Amino acid sequence: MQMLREYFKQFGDISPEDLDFLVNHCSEKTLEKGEMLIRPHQRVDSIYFIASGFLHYFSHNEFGERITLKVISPNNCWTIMDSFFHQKTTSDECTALTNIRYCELKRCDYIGVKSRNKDLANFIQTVTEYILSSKVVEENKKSKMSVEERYLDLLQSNPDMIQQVPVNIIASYIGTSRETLHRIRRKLTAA
Amino acid sequence: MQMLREYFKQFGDISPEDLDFLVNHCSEKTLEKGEMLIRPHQRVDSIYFIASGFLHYFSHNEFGERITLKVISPNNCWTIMDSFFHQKTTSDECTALTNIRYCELKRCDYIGVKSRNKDLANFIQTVTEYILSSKVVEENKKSKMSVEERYLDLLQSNPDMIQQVPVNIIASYIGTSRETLHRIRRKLTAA
DNA sequence: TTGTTAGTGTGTCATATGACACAGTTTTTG
DNA sequence: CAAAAACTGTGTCATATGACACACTAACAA
Repeated sequence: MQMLREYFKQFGDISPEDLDFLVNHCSEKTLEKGEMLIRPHQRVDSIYFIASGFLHYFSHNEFGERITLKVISPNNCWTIMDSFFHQKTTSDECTALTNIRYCELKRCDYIGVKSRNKDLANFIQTVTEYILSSKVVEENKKSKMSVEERYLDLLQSNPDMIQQVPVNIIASYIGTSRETLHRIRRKLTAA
Repeated sequence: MQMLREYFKQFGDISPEDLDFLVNHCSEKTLEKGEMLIRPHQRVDSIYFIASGFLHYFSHNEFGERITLKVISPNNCWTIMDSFFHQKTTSDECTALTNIRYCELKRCDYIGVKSRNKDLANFIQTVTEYILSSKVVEENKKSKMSVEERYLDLLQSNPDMIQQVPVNIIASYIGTSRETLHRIRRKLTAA
């Protein structure tokens, strides 16, 4: 829970009372490797903060193949926003690639927090703006890089993920096949 | 300006007074084809709403090649968020691919609007959430589609863009080369 | 412990793609 | 109007990639 406090503090000033109010509406939970956090056709009613472990967020294309949409790393907030904000069901899924510790904030509490007072409403707005902006920064960065550069970047910025997540999922995450990623690795160890 | 009103109304209820207040802080402007909206190393101090025309948002990679980050279509709000929210300079650029009509909301007015009253603050929060969620939906949709599917999708959802924007920019927008896009087109006309 | 499943390393091969090159057309500009 | 610049269509070619196949190892459940 301390981790969640630190996470929120990075977004700017917030009074201790407001921070307590916010954090007290989050509940700590765990997930075993292989368990599903979100199953197909459910409505997503919470925001999740990952304290440790890795999640696999994926969907399926026209012909039923798994498409990796994201690998979610620790110290991040995440949810399927379209489902959460607009109370729609999602056809996507999310499972635990490792054992997970996480915090959950339910929608009703999210709304409660926003309407508690002006400061807290502003704070949530700031967090939302921050997440929006980093999403775009991330996307733009990716589009400037080749597959190999993306791998090197990941290796440097998130070595834990490389070690704990299966190669085929890493591969699809950086936008290539298992085999091509293997070629890249071979080339790198050769050098 | 009517267009901007309609745009805002889609996000939910807003009182006529609040909508007036919001829209009155936006100013109408134009841009000639080829003009720059955002030059490298400037700070972006406004949010833009495109009423007509197409913008080219791009950056450069390690070796100076233009990388298309986005083609911005009419009836959308857009800005370089990282620069706007965090008052940083950007190294990216944005130019007019056609003549443009747009509305501008300066940062000080954005802040003014947010702090005018609770309803308006909530409204802006809703718009932000909406934009965030559609950004992710868009990205996920893209990652499920092949280059050819992306082209077909664009052809269907935004035929104006195909007609008014140069092929090489369309190509980089959907993530391929001018030549490959040409092959796709040839194949489609053959069929 | 043993059988089953998930994950990894690696080779072959057909092919889709990017790079280059150049001609023809349209648009811009002086 | 003439020259330059930007854009488009298209062919050739080397190569990076995905698909498939198979052996080997690790993880796991009965």
